Amino acid sequence: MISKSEKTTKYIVETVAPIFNRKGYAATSMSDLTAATGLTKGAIYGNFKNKEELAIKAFNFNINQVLKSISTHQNKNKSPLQKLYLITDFYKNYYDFSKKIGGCPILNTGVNSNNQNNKLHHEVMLIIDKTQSNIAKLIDQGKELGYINKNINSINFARRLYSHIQGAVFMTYAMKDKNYLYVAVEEMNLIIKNELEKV
Amino acid sequence: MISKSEKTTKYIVETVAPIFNRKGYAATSMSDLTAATGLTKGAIYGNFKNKEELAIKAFNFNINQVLKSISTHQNKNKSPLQKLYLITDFYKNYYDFSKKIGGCPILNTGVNSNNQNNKLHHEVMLIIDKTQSNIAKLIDQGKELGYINKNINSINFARRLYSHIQGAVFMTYAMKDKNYLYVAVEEMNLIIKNELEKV
DNA sequence: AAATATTTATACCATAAGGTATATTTTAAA
DNA sequence: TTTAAAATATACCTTATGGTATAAATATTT
Repeated sequence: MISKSEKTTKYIVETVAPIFNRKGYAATSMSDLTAATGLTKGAIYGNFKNKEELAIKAFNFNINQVLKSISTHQNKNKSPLQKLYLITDFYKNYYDFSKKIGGCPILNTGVNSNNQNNKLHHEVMLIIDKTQSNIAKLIDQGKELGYINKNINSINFARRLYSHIQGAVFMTYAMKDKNYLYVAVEEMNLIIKNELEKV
Repeated sequence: MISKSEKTTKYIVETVAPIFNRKGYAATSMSDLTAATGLTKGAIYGNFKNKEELAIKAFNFNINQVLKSISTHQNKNKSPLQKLYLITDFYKNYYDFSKKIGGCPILNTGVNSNNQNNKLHHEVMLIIDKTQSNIAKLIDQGKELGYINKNINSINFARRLYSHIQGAVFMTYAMKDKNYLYVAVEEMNLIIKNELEKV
């Protein structure tokens, strides 16, 4: 059975996640968190060791929101190649999607935690690594099934794709203009078609 | 003649600029600034209205460091097309260059100030706009001189190029891996060659 | 329902935050 | 070199910070 504190812990993380994401670790105060949750510091410190532990849990919650959503989107097709297109397709709506969780957690935490909070920054690196590996695996599967050119370097391509997307995410937020994402997605689709797909 | 306070103002801005860049506006405290400058709060508040005014001056100082450096690099060639290649070439060393000033001010301030500090974020948007316009102007000049395909949409191409570069800058910092920049530069060079250059 | 264990609220630390009034020092003008 | 002006340091203000000891309240077990 689920205990009271487990529910509270979950509630705190979910409530607090978009705040940490929007403001960043250092700029988020305990009073931001008590105000948002309606709980007191006693309740929060009863469930988390300190602000940092909560921030890391909040980051991972945000990341899971994104990864789950991508995963669901990808389930629309079984072909590895089509799953790649579904990744770029996912990012067409990424601005509206990520705004609901306080922005892109990879971009925000990646920048904010750099040289500021090593633990958080370490989490960011792990997630980027994992995401790129997953893309590379899709490419590998596509190769084996004969859809994708075997000459392509899977992990290098994954890095290029991810870098390209994150650039568009940044520009979209910085300029409040979704067109950066739209254009990048079309560009990536063309690159997948021209460089990856077997003729 | 240059007054004492003008020198001090300049000294404060230059000393403080990399700190604001590295830590972000909210996470930078007045005591960070007094410690770095060796001056007291009295001295700082005698030269700047408040922390925000100083942060904006510091941001603009950082930006000018970048723009001046790009401009110098571009002076190596007079041809608009070659100047474009010199932009991408500049970004090959951008990690080492920008680390000296506390990171990429556009990336850092663009993310940190988003929904946090409207004045700073406004500055970021102005600089991005200006930079993209300058790239577009180079393309326009290249068209008129007959080096660049007239079918290309200058401003759209400039936006793609800038977005691509900023993505690589983010990834390079997030993963502490300059290869993202190297790969992006090569990719942009190919795109310039294939899409822009007249055959 | 009573006793125990767990969770949350209250009240409090010490320290640091941004900012300011004023005294002191330094610079520039007379 | 004296005097007026400008710049800097000191001391202080209020408010907020992350965190904690303990009391109160709530769940859980018996």
